[in-house]
Amino acid sequence: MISERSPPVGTAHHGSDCADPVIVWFRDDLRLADNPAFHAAARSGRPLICLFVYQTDDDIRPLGGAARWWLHGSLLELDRALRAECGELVLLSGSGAKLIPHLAGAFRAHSVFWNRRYGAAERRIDEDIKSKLKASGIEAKSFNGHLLYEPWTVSSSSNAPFRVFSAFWRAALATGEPAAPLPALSRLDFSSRVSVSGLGKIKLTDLRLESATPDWAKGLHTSWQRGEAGARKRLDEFLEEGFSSYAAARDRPDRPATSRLSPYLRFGNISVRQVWHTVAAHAMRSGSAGRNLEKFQSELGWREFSYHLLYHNPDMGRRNLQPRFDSMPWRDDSVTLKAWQQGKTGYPLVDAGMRELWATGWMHNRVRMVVASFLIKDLLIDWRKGEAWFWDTLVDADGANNAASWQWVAGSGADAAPFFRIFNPVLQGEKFDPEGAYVRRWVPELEKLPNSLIHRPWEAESKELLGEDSPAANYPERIVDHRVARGRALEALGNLG
DNA sequence: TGAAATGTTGGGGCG
DNA sequence: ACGCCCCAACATTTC
Repeated sequence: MISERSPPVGTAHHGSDCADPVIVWFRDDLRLADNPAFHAAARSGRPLICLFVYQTDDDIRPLGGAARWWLHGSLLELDRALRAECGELVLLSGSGAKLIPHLAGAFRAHSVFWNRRYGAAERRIDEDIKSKLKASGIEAKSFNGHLLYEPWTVSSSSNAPFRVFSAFWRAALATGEPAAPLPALSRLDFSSRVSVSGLGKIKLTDLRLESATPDWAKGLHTSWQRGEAGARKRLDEFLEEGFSSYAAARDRPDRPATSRLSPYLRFGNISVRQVWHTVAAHAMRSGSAGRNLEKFQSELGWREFSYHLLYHNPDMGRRNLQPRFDSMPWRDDSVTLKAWQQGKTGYPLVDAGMRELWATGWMHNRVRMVVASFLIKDLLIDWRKGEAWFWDTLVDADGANNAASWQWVAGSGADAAPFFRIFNPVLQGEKFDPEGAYVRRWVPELEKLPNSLIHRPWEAESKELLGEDSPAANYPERIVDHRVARGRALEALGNLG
């Protein structure tokens, strides 16, 4: 894992235990390659202690079910990778603000290293820990392991944070090419002080991260290989089958053109710098640079932009970036909300997307925009309700991208779609899933409908539904008429002033 | 990183 | 030959 050439040497170096260890506190960076905190610790010459705390600090938003499932696999794989090098991952649960300083003392650590987070609560906690550690004479260092460009390194000429993507991305790129991934480590030295007892160490299964998702764990398992090795594999597959048509086909949910790397990036199973440079090198080799590369890089740019926005708007997940949306007359309608969540709206593309989400913990980007537009504009339901559902069901949900994307669709965000841009789920289906393959995969009761009706089943004659016993007869009626709903949304939005 | 409504143009049928 | 209408195709404006 670390180096295929050098044999594991961890146990051989326990003699160095006279030296105080460096703690590597893993968080959203569950990998060993190109991990700046881990790398610096390994290079420090001191023995390592690798630590993960399942954080239950009050003001940290609890992970959703799908994310907990992903975390479980990522921790399992990280521990395996460390054990292959004769180390291990020390696991605890509780308040990071209390546990980290306590453990650093108990292990008589020389230093604690970690990679930075950008959410408001996380930053506050990390700063608090850093000052506590320093006060007790323990070195505390943080690194950038999550972004190409950290939020404070990109600003406009007037020194203000950006609110428009294209300007942000131009300025970010102008600061220079993203740093290259770190070189592989050749020898690791682990501290034996991890065997100290009475510190509240737990087993992974004690966290019950997977059992929280009994209903959909099976579908998740068949869709994903979690962890660092799975990330490399997914990236290789993308380069093999998706990248060469990326610019043209990335909007097609019926094609394997997208990278599907989002959950790996969310949990740091792979670093964005590794992705950036691996894809760029592949593009150069295959001579297919140009549009595909630029488009893919700009999608990574949207991820950067989301973190930029979150950093400068800490309450972005709860509060409209444009305050005029505060007076939006959202409908409090649990019936249509539930129909949306369950993929029973009567609009095939919307239902296919919501069912893909439930089955796999992931949804194609184009379809995310369509289902979000449908919830916000056709159903006139608060985007926060959609954000919360995605938070619980997406394996890639994070506080930056999820909130920024929902506000983008709602029109309440930065550089957002104008409020009158309302997706027509039928036209979107006919444009981006023209043969209906995506709909047929996730809404099998419509399987037999001809292409001409697959996105508008209500226009089918009874013979095309193949009688009342046919599965298509059980497909739900539309819960709203898009034409009417569109008018309602435009009126509500027009009254915002 | 829309969709719908409205406007314009031009060819063809027809009286 | 001419005006008139229809309508598709495309362009522009509006939501």
